[in-house]
Amino acid sequence: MAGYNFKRIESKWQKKWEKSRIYEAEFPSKKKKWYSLFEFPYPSGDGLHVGHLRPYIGLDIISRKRRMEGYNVLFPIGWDAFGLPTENYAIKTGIHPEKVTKKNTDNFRRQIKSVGPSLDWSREINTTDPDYYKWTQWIFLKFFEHGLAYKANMPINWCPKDKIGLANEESVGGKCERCGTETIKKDKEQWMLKITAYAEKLLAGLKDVDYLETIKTQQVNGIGKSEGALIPFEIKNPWPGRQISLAGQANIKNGGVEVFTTRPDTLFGVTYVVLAPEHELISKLKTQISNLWEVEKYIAESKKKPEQERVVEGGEKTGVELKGVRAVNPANGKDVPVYVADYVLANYGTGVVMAVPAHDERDWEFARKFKLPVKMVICPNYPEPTCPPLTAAYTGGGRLVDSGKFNGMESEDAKQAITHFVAGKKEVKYKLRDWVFSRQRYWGEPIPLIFCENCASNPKLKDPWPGRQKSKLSLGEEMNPGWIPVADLPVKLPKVKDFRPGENGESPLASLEKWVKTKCPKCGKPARRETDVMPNWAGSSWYFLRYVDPKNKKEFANIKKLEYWMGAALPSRSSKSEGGVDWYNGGMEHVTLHLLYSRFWNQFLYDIGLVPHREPYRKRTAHGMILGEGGIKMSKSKGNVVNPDDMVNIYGADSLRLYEMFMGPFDQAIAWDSKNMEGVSRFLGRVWSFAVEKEITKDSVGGRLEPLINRTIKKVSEDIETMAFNTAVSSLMIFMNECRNEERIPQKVWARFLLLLAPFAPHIAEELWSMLKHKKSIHLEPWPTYDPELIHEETFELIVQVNGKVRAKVSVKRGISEVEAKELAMKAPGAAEYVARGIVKIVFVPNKLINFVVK
RNA sequence: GCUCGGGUGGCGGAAUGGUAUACGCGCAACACUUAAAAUGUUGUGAGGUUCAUCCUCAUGAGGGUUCGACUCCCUCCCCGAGCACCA
Repeated sequence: MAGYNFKRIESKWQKKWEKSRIYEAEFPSKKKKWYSLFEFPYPSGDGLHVGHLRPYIGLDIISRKRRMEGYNVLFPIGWDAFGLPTENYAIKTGIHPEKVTKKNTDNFRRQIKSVGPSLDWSREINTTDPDYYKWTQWIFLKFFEHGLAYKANMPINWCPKDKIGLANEESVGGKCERCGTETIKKDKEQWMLKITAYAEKLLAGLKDVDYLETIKTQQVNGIGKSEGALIPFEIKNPWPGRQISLAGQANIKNGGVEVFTTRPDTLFGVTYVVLAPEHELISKLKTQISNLWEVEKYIAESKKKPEQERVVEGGEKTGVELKGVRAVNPANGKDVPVYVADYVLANYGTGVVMAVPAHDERDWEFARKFKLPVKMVICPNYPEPTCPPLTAAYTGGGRLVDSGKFNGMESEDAKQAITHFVAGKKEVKYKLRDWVFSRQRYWGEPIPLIFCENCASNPKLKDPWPGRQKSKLSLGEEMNPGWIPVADLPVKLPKVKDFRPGENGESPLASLEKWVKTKCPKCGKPARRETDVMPNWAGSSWYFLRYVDPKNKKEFANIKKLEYWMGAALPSRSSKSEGGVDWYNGGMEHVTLHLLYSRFWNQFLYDIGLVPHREPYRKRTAHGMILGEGGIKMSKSKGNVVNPDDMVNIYGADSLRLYEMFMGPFDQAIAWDSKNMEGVSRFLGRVWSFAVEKEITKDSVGGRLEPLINRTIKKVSEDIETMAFNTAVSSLMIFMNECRNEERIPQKVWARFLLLLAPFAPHIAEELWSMLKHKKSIHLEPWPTYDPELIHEETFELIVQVNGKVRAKVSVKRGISEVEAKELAMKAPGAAEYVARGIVKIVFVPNKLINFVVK
């Protein structure tokens, strides 16, 4: 019989599987469903490297096991193909992104197929396909209708040299990626999605899902909820005769500011107040600021600074006092100086901070630099009479001191009491900002809105188009006067000649006057199209929904199919809303944004009754990155990219799969080492030669190998569930090593080994399975089970310890009693002499060890 | 700075509080071969000791809990990832 010819075997079975379509998901089906998902790739021009494949192989193993366990498995793939690299390539070469995308996806598809994953290719999707992005646009309009999309003035990164707007990822460290010029912020009208409206729900939803703890933490941090209070500070009028006119907040009588704080208990410790440079109060107080020129100079400088520099680590705090302006502490009526400093952020809280240097690190630092007083009001070790002098800010809790009638109160209680005392109010703030949904770019989904001057000035004038509620504006139209949804989706991306963004920071689409000029779908008067496109994140925010019904022309997905695959039901049918993708794996780098965005879309669609499940993913795990040899990131420029094509050529797909799983823990970053491919390759070679050289008997009992195969089944089954693929592979190797001594093996044992091997090395397992004269694919056979009674040998090595140190080993029967074990162990050479010293205590662990504690 | 991981042979890494170093790479010796490759067999933490044996020391450092600690607790050092002036 010939040697292990992986090339022949692999191409043979890949063709057969494709033809027999054994990996395609069924619908309808009476079986239990299973939906496993990996993050669909961005098809870059560089092709796949071995790192991309790790999560695919891992989930393929899980999916294959589920299929063998009798589930109806949905394991789909698609392409997240809109994006900047393709667009930039188009700008450079003039080749249309569509062509580039086609070429790249073809290459990716070929590469992925070459490792034989059990993907359902009949459900392949592509975010750049108009049949797909029609629904991305459609969902966007749903957001619009429900008042969750709005236009706002938001800064974009602008390169003054290239005269183009840059995406955040192109403005590296505040510099233009192409020419290195420092970018500046330029205000532009942009579409926003109101994700902040879902902050609380996104937080609450985490309770029902099974994400890795670190992933949950990142979600929580990304949302950044903090509970605190708004406290009013009045601005003292230095010239009592003169009237100061200030647009006051609700609960400030004479004008002033509200501060947001999470520590109202420290209010008596406030020694100054700080405004963000952008704060509007500064211009309103102009006439009172005696050092106005200095203040304005500071503001101008800090505006020039790119955000990165403003937030340098350990950077010296800067600021300027507003001379002539004082703020009044509502707790004690005392007035404190007011500063402007850029360590206060304009877009968080109210843009004003009450500074408590004694109990806040940033304020401490600032106060030290500007020699401002530090007043301690929280004492950590009360009732000790004296509090230790502060050498740093104390940010913990304790009891209040030097705080008037609140002295002695617990800081937690004081939060409420003091807020109430100064007529402040409780307030919750989030770090999460609304999502800037516009890109002034080409290669993205056009935003399907039209601006109509006529409708803007006469909002209720005309009837809407057929099929919509008559005489009532949607929330989106109310909020964004004149913006009218396109009636016929998709809005196809028009062809352009020049893919460069426009001179004034507009999308290349803005240059297509013919396309831009259109008729209002509502009143029929001349109108203009929105020329911005959606960000990369749009298509990936809902792709997991499309997989259940990828070819549907009428809906983004059929509700029956959604209910089946997500394992949940619409509220009208059942109260079961927990469901979603059963297992979603992806990179750690997407754990904040992509996860947040897609959870937001799904929750919104759930709220408006379009999907049955509240949360998109039941379980989320993350794989570790594969680094180049030497432990550095694989990149073209470093020349350390390992191409899977080469590995498949030299060692075969099964070896590559096995090595990627064997190299180390799945969730940890690990350096590639092609040398180590030898090990798994030899293992498969041994499996092959064993199968062809040794006798496979028809015995109906497992014989000597029965305990080992049972242990192996247990280990492999459990390890797959925890993604401990490396130890699963090693236990397969251990089994094979043990077999080497055998001249014949019962088919009963061998078959179970092949079944365990099948998810890892599907081609060789299938070939060897067919050599056992099986007609059906091994991948449709039931997963083997083990008998807990059979996993142990009859005898074991009893470890004999003296004072916790191993002194002897004795081979004894399983289930030996303590008394018997003691007898044998005491006589064991190596232990006897110690035991003679006199036993103080004996510790006996059944079927494992006996420990003599001696003098 | 904060949060979460991690630190074990020459290397990748294993170990429900119970034989540390599984499995693999590499290396060495041997077998097969005219020879090499491939393959197979055996050995392989360090130091000492003996013909076999045995002893001591080793899981980033230092303490602690325990009959027994890579594992649990405290202090500190280093590496990686994420967040980063969010009041």
